[in-house]
This record gives sequence, C-alpha cells and structure tokens, in this order.
Amino acid sequence: MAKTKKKKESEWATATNERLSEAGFRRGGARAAVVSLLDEQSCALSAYEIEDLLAQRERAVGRASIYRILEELDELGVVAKVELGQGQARYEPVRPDHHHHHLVCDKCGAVIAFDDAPLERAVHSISKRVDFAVEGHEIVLHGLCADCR
Amino acid sequence: MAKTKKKKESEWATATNERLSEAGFRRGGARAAVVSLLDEQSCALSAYEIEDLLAQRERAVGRASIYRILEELDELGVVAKVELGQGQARYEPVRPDHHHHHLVCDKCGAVIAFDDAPLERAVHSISKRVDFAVEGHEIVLHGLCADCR
DNA sequence: CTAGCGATGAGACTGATTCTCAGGCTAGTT
DNA sequence: AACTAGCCTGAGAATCAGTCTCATCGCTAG
Ligand SMILES: [Zn+2]
Ligand SMILES: [Zn+2]
Ligand SMILES: [Zn+2]
Ligand SMILES: [Zn+2]
Repeated sequence: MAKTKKKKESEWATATNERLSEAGFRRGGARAAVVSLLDEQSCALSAYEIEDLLAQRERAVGRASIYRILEELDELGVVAKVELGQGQARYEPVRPDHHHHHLVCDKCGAVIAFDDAPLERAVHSISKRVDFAVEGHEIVLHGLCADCR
Repeated sequence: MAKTKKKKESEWATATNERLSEAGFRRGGARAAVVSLLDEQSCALSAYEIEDLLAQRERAVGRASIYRILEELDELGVVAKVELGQGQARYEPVRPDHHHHHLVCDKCGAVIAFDDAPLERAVHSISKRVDFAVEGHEIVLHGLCADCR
C-alpha cells in the first residue's frame, strides 16, 4: 500500500501538499504533521493550540517550525491567518466551499463560525469600487454568546 | 473665561468626559491629554503613536497610563480598539455619524477608512438572526494600496 | 551510498501589552 | 484653606506572542 497515513487526508490536505511541492518545498515531518492536524479542523486554532495538539496527538513540532510552516501555508493561500482581537492569531484551512467569518464572545472567548451571502456580496461590491487591490477580507462580530448572556 | 483648553473640544470629547464622570472617574492630567489627542483624530492610532504624539504635542503620559486609559475608554464604548493584523492594536474615537471600517495595505501598512451602507445592513441583519448578543463588528479588507501595486 | 542543501527546533531575542506599587492629585470634609 | 481617603500616574519589571539564529537532521538527486 502506498498510504499508511493515520487518517485518510481530505481534499484540502491533498491540494495543500500538491501546492507545497509545486512551490518547491521538500517533505518533512514537521510540515506533514501540521498539515495533517489542520486538515481535521473546520475552524481556526491558535499557534499554541496547534503546538499542544501536535505534542499530544501527532508528533511534537517545535514552535519555530509551527510559525514558519503556518506562514508558508498562509502565503500559499491554503491557510488563513485570522485575528479575532484576542491578542493572538489563529489559523484555519482555506476551503473555498466553506468560506466563513466569526462571532467572538468577549467574555468566554468562544469562536463561532457563520457565513452570509449578502455580506460577501457587499464586500465584493466594495472591492470593485475602491482604488485598492483587495486580496482578502476579515469580518468579526463581537458580543456575548448564548451561554454568557 | 471658563475654558482655557488648547483647542475647543468637539462633541466627542464632551460626551466622553461626561461618560467618564458618570462612570465615577476622577479627573486627571493623563486621561485629559489622551482624550484631547483622540478628539483630534478621525481614524485609528496605535498606542505608540499616541505616546509619541503626546510626548511632542500635549503632555508626556506614561505608557501604562495610555494603555489603561484606552482600555477604560474602550469599555465605556467611546473608543474602538481595532486590530488590523499588523501586530499591534489601534484605537479610534467612536463617532456614530462616522462609523467606518478599514482597508489595510499588506505591503506598506497604510490604513484607509471606508464606509458602506449595504455592508452595515448585512451585518445588522446577521446580528438579529444569530443566537448571540452582537455588540460590535470589525471589518478589514487586506490588499495593496494604489501606491504599492 | 553520499553530498548538498533544504527542514527542523532549542533557545535567545524582540516588541507589544500588562502588572506592580510607590508617590501624586482630586474631591469632598471640617 | 487645610486635611485625608483613595483614585490616578508612571517607571520599570514581568508576560507573552511571535521571530530569529544557527547547529543539526534528514530528503533526494545522482
Ligand atoms: Zn473559522
Ligand atoms: Zn461566551
Ligand atoms: Zn478608522
Ligand atoms: Zn501600500
């Protein structure tokens, strides 16, 4: 058998690995572990969460490598770095069919994903109108989650 | 004459000082200087920019005080803390009649303000639909400014 | 199998923000 | 005006996320 990966990788991991090799990156254990972990996520994780999860579940990866790899993936456009005003960045796999934004509870820090077509339309409309080459957008709604109210 | 302030304060400073006293805060030189400086701003400044500007123009204020005061003002809802993904927070006076969002140049860091009614409508519409008490929102468009393209 | 060079990670370093706590000053009180 | 409780300030230490350095590891082409 060619594959002996822990869990079968999804479309995202496949596409990501392809982009990585296209971009000239060699294979490496640290990067494979990060990609594998992100592949299982539907929403964003912080670098420290990634570090902890990797140490527990997959394979410990140095902090420097985690940040380096996340930056590479962000530049390749396969990972999005989102800043939710919590003093730390979060990273999530980019899946065009699951584009979404976030609701952040100011009390407990909970992060909830949502998507809305009219909102996206408004953003795209603006992007075309301004004298600015818009490459991405981030929308965060702050407030209190159901539990914290 | 009752007033000998450097420049006549605008509606924002007046309302802010009122809220501060309502909230039980005493007067103080550091806070007055920060409020006065913010009152002149139409868009966001970073804590360091505020520190430098105060040291030059108004009255030097300790860094700890600047952060403490900005946090108080943010909690009172008269200042908005905006995180534009530049590794530092920025703060701007909240003027309901000048609600806006930001375009950030990923190359030179330029920040440009914009506002859009359809976008706000979409956000408010979402706010009503989710099981979440939305208290604010932040929208950032990333890309390259006209100069950097 | 081996050389060449990218990949990795321990730990030092940076920069922003927060904390601590010893005075300074405001706002009532007498 | 003088007095005082307790908020207001700010210098400097402490934190913390994130970045850099560089010796070492391990792919992979040949
Ligand atoms: Zn998400
Ligand atoms: Zn909550
Ligand atoms: Zn602004
Ligand atoms: Zn620019």
